[in-house]
Amino acid sequence: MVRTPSCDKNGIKKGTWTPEEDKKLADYVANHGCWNWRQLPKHAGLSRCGKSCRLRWMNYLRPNVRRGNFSQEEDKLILELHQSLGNRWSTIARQLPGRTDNEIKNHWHSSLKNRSCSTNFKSKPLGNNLKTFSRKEDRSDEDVNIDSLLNNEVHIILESTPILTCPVASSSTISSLSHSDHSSINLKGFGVEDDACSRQLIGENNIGDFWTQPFVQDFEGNVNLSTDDFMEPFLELGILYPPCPIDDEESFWFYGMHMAQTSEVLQL
DNA sequence: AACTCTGCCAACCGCACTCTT
DNA sequence: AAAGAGTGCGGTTGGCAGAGT
Repeated sequence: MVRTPSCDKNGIKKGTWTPEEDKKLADYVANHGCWNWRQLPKHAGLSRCGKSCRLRWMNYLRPNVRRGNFSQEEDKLILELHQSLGNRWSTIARQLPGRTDNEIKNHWHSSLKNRSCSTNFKSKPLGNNLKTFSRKEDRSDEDVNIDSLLNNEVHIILESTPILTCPVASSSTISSLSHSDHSSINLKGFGVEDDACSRQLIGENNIGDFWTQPFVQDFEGNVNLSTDDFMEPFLELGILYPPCPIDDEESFWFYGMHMAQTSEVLQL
């Protein structure tokens, strides 16, 4: 399962990540963000290549990465998406919150592939708006087609599945970070996919079901609206992005992330 | 108990794409 | 427009763990 640590001729370490390395990486990203993967290991005091650091972060250390068994719902979704999209693991992974492309790919090869071939599983026809993608195709075009797929054929029910709280398996490095570490996280450099970082910032106790919890469970104890309560009047008007009720910059950022997530859930 | 086989999964590798200069 | 750097993605590998013999 793990590779024996080794170094190449340049002294770059390969193989299994140790808990110490995990902590260094997690601490560094928490404090400085991932502004440049190639430079990061040098500044973080790691004898790893940037690529390795990125992979480790994305697949393992990143907050909100779900680990453990795939649910039947997830299996079904993967099978359906794979039948439509092929081996586009990163695209498939975007439809399974908390799952990484690597994990889905491994799961496919280890168990779903056989099931796909040997069972009578068959997805419904997907309509004419779907096409076989190639890597070169325009992303926005792709997104439109995936939206069509999800809206028309696949009923994502993953919102109901529990979101594990930052289950860093081997070293609990993230969860061991102090509150001050969290509060000093520099968000610069995090992409949309790293919105999980924001969840962690909001507070460990609230993360578990952040997506299904009331919106803004109190940044400062002032706002406590449920998603339904808050969104309903806007949804009636067809507005998915109502104005932010809080006007400080940080809250606005969280708000943006939450709205993006909320609208995603609502549209599925 | 010892050995072999197999499944699983973390991590590596190389290519393609995007962005910057 | 071209070149180089940085990043993303998918295929593949290495090796541990557990099951089977």
